[in-house]
Amino acid sequence: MKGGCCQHQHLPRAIQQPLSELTARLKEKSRKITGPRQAILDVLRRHQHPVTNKEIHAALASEGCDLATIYRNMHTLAAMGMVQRFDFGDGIARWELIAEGEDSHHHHLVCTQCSMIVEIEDCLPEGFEKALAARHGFTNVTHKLEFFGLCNRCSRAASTGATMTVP
Amino acid sequence: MKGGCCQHQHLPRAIQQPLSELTARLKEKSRKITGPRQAILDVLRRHQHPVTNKEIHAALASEGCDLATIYRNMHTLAAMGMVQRFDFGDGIARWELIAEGEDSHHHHLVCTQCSMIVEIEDCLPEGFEKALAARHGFTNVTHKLEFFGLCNRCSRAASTGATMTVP
DNA sequence: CTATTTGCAAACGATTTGCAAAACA
DNA sequence: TGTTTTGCAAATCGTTTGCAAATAG
Repeated sequence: MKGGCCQHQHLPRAIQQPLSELTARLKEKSRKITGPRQAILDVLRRHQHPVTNKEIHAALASEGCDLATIYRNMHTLAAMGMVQRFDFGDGIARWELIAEGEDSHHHHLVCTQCSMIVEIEDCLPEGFEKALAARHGFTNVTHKLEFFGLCNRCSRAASTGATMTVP
Repeated sequence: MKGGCCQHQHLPRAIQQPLSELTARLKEKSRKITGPRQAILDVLRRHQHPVTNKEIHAALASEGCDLATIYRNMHTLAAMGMVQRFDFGDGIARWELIAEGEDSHHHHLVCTQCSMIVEIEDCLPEGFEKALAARHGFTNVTHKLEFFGLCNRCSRAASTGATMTVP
């Protein structure tokens, strides 16, 4: 269980890389530094939680670009290893910037009521995947792990029956 | 790590409940026993791995019913706690029958090449969720966990460069 | 100048929904 | 018979794609 020791609440995994460093990574892979590309990276840079393509699109006010351009760029960035995709089971892709070199592996705790997201450092015990791989003859085993529950505010609201929407 | 001790390869978590027992559960909740409903349950009963709506639809040969009917019934059955939904990150819902009363909690190991699926009994360490919930002030915490990798056959094919599709 | 990238519009695939007819209880 | 469920068709929603014009290097 990596990093499971400390008590960091809502650890702001804010990847505060300067935009210049991000565009430099594009150059390295001989990818063009375009307006939409920079704008997208800038939006990601300012979000410490996974964002959807639509959210990125909405966040691009003046620098606005086509939704298709965002979809295409997220693919490109993912292939370059600059962003990571997360799935919360609602069929909508969510993205987070990956810090250069850093071990970006982590998970989330999502409130099923208000969609509040907490970044989680804890993970499976050391060697878990290797043992699983060995036991079933698999190689290159990875995993997707996300937690769901009711956040403090929402569970309180639910118990007091405050703003319940129950029929 | 529950059940992580034994060496059951491909444990056939075949939920061999008689169809009559399944329809009985429908009755209990005062839901009508219709043709499509029985056919769907029968298909699920014979599959020990999660199946998609389309697969269920295809498996319904003569008893065939509309795809919309399957979607609606899966919702109903999920609400009744008779089936569980799994997401492998490809935006397609997959379903498995839940045995009456039994602790049906489990995960999967999916081959990213040939889509072969292995049911996994192993899970997070005891108390993991509770600790996480407590640490972040959440309640009712659950999780989604799926593993991905290359199965024996596919990883061997990959290393020998047999039927590679790499450009 | 040339390969890459973008905008636009149309295509796609999974899923949902409105509605009248059909079927269970 | 009255309510639930179904089939059919159309609508939605996230995502992908073809193509010609715009653009970075």
